[in-house]
Amino acid sequence: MRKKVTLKQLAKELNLSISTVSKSLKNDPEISQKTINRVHELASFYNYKPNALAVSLKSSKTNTIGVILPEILNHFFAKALFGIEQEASKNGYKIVTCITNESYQKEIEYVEMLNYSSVDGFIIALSQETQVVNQLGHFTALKRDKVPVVMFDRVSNEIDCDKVIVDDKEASKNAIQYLIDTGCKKIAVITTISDLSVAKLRLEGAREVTNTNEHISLVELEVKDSNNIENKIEEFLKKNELDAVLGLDETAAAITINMSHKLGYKIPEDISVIGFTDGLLSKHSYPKLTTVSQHAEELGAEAARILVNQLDNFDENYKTKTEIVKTSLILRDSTN
Amino acid sequence: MRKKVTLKQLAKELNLSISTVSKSLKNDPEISQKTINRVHELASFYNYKPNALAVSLKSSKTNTIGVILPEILNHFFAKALFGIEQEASKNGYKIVTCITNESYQKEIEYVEMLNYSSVDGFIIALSQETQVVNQLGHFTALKRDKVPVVMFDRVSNEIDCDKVIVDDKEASKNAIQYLIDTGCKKIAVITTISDLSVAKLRLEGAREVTNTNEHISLVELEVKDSNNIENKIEEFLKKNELDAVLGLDETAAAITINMSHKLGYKIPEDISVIGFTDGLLSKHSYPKLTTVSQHAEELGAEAARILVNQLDNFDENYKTKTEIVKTSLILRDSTN
DNA sequence: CTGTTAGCGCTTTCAC
DNA sequence: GTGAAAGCGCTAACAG
Repeated sequence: MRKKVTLKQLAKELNLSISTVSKSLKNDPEISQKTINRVHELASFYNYKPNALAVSLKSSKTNTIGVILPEILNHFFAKALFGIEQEASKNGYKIVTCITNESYQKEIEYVEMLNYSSVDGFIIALSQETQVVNQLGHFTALKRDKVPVVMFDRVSNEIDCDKVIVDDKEASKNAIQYLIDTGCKKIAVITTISDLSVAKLRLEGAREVTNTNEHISLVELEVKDSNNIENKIEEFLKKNELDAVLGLDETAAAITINMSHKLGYKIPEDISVIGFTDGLLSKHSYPKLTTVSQHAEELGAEAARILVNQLDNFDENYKTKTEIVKTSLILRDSTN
Repeated sequence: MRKKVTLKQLAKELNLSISTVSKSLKNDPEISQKTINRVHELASFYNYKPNALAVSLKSSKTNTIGVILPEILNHFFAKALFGIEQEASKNGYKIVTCITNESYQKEIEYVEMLNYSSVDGFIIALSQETQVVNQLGHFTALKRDKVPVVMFDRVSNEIDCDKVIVDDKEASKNAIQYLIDTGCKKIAVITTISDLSVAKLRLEGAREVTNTNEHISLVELEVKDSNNIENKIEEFLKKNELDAVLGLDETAAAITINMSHKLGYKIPEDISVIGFTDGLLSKHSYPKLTTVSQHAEELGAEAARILVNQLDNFDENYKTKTEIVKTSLILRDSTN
């Protein structure tokens, strides 16, 4: 790898000292205009750019944000990553992305590695395993080093940091209420991610609405064994004569639709389906599905915005906050 | 941000010189075992980790790969990114990801920025705009600096670097042949990405097969205006009495299916549909769609493997190569 | 106006 | 066995 031009070389070629060259490049007023011009000229001739590593070492600022995601094949996180990248790069930050694959151990490793790589801050969505074991010791070092952390979507109350979440409970309530309003009486919730905090909130929301209404009954299905989700859901649909299903995650919703088709139920005439998902499913399914949008992109962008703001305006006595991004029910016109 | 422990501090606390501590941590045989033990003990007490910036500055190696993607909301690239990240992290590399949003200008900026951030190498899929304007000057600096580059999927023949691609032409030929074999006579190809190299190859493949067979007719539709793709495709389907459609990209395939439903055509009884897409569509569509898998994950992983190999075994006289990952036609059982 | 010096944290050569 | 010193490329306080 050929070496890039350095201040040293420019200085030598111009018969100036390194510091004069450095100052000239910053248009320091104490340098003569003539020198400044000479320096700029040669610098742009060689297409000089300061070595980012050296600058970072000196300034302890890398302009890099560490992003730790549980998955990336899940469209929700892909969208969130997009939002993060857009907002970060707009503000002069680059992002280094690590994917834990829902593993607690990998999460620990990545947090440590990125911390020792001197990222300026973190944006994290906890892995499923981390949420299950509920061990959060790997964040204490960040706390101690005063490295800003913003958690989004998969957050923990036990960590004192900024958080960006959607109001999953409220969203779920709205979805169920919508089903009730359109005449559904026997409603099911189906989930394949019952371990996650978000799923719990969604379930709570559904129960809250149906508990207060004696004409409505709620049936619940939690599928954990990823091998025969399809069978489980098919049986469940056959056994219960449902008016509606709320899929708490994209997989649950997608399979519910496919199985309904298979069983000959027409959507939405025979059974209504609403899903927590972020666009793709509803965009490609037929008939188009009513969804609860998670606003993933906005969630990511907001997390980045908060982090960048902290990074650029460091405040010793900063008080953390939790930002709630509103969800919305997106109704699809099947005839579209 | 609190400072992390440095060699200097360890040295002071142990009454040793910095260099002795440094060597001890590396278990240098010229240091006494006793000292080595003392050093290790204190180091692990403080959870010392060498400052990655300083090490990189010294060694001109960052263990970081720059990844430049045109999109991330496209599932193909999300999968590729996943493959890249897996393979990179397995080999001790982290990745910094930039998304060009198909913009030529952004691509230039990101290539330069990452180069001056001293990434060890690049993995790139060209932006659509770059492929259209066909300007590749931003890669000459990398060439000159001898920074290894691996291109994947969206590549250019004018750049001498390693490339990982799928054999799009061959894949297209196979898909068309499959349609012919199953009895289709009037076949259409529909694309919304006709500017891309991959689309051109796919179109070529389709033409090659149909040109040599006089009983088969090929109809082509290129949609560029992203506003009314749906209408265009609907009209096209109505106007032509097709036996089959090959969607050259996910959007084309998805809309073809939806419009077929809308027009009352049954799939595959009335019309067969095959799509170039990577999983999601076929997974969630009903009936399940026959697809040409791009093996995105494998493509990304292979690109990373090649790059890491180059990085770890630097060879002045390395000769670049083009790796072709085989595509495959994935038939779906609609009754599944 | 320009240059010298010290230092960011580490590695490595060379003295002692 | 251990330590001093130079240097990676840059910035900034301080001299001149």
